[in-house]
Amino acid sequence: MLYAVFMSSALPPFPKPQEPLGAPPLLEIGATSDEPCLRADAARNRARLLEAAARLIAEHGVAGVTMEAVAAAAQVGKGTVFRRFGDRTGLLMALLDHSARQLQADFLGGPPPLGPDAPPLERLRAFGVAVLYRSAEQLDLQLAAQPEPTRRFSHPAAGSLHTHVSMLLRQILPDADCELLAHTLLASLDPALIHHLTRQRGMPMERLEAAWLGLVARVTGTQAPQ
Amino acid sequence: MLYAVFMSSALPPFPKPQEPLGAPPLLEIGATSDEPCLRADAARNRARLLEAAARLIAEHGVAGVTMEAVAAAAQVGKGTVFRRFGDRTGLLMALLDHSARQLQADFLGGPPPLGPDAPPLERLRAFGVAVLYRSAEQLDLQLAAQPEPTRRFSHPAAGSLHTHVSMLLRQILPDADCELLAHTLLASLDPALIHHLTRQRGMPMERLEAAWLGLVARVTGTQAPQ
DNA sequence: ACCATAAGCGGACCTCGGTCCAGTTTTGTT
DNA sequence: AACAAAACTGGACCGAGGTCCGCTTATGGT
Repeated sequence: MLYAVFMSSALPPFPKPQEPLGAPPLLEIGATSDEPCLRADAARNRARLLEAAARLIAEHGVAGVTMEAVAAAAQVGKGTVFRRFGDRTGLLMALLDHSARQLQADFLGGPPPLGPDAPPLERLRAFGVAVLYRSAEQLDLQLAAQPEPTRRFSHPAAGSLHTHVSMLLRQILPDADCELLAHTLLASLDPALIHHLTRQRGMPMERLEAAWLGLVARVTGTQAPQ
Repeated sequence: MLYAVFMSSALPPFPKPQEPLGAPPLLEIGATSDEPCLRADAARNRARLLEAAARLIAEHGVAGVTMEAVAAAAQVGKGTVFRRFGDRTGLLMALLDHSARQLQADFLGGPPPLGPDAPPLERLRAFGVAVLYRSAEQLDLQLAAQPEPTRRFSHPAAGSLHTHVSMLLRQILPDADCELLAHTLLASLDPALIHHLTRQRGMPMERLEAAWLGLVARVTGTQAPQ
């Protein structure tokens, strides 16, 4: 099946007249309208590129997603791919955008225990579990979409998760350094770590889940559920 | 000044007859002898390569460390660099090897509070602070030496840190999932995170240090010092 | 309809990491 | 001293990401 073939997080026009890496999109969830309103042909090409990339993944795995190959499959010049997505990880991230928005919608406005109608502690627990399983599903893509270390935390999607955890923590632990604590918690949900633990060390997801609940309990000074 | 210009963590001969990524070196600290005992010319070239790489870093920053450039500066063929170090991150890691061994020696056999003569909780606190500042010093190199996500946790040096934290935790919390808890703690010392927090968000190191102590306190259910 | 202009396009080109293998050097054995 | 096997070397070669810039095309005002 295809991934996210619609618009989102548009790149600045090539002569990069914009801020280096601001956080334009992904904050209002219902934003079905493309931010800077791409030209018709550009939007069409964007969709074709994402579709082509998804097809390539399905056929040859993430490793088969070569910028050249994607361009060719979408019958588009290589330059166009880079103009639209910036670089390879940008393209891969765009592929993940759909599920990222879904998750965000769930924890910003969805039903409990993820959404705002549950108590913070419960939301935090549910959040971790959700992220865990979502990452596990798309592990290969998540791994490949990971940018170089200097940008790991700069991406809007990462920022969104951090903001959310940070906020939940602040409600539970008003006196802690929640911003940094949030980084710590999120780090234990890192796709790279999940990959290492499950695929290289053979741990079952249940253990990771239990560890998350245990971690939340320790950090918040509460009892682990059950 | 130069980094580690002596031998360590030798690579398997090119037709890779060995295990994919075992943990041969870095476990006995005093191992001044090269593991598989390189041929004389190979050892000499290895030293020249490390020296050349260090010089390039000093002159042009980590970005200037191109495999070709290193080879040229050491007056050696490019193939030789790859044979010796496997890939770019292998070379960069080798550059960090000296300080890695130093740190390991400190917490395995050095004086308190890092060494085995201090109580575990104190060792854990000191460990984090030491890693924090060591990473901060060599941030650029640490960042550049970070391998792709699928190998971040496979490297022996990372394994060594994890084993140590794991062990300390087991002494403090015999009933917890210390292995995973150790990953969580280590993740908050990740060079990439330090980079983000200090250079992109402008946080002072003192705050990171305090956050580490606070985190250890929460996780172990103890009182933060002072 | 027409036009000016900004936006988009494409593919030649560059760099760099990584591979390969024919030829050379070291080492230890007889 | 001679020799054979093993280890090492170097640079040609390849593929992929990323850049550049002259040309094309959509768009909105008149």
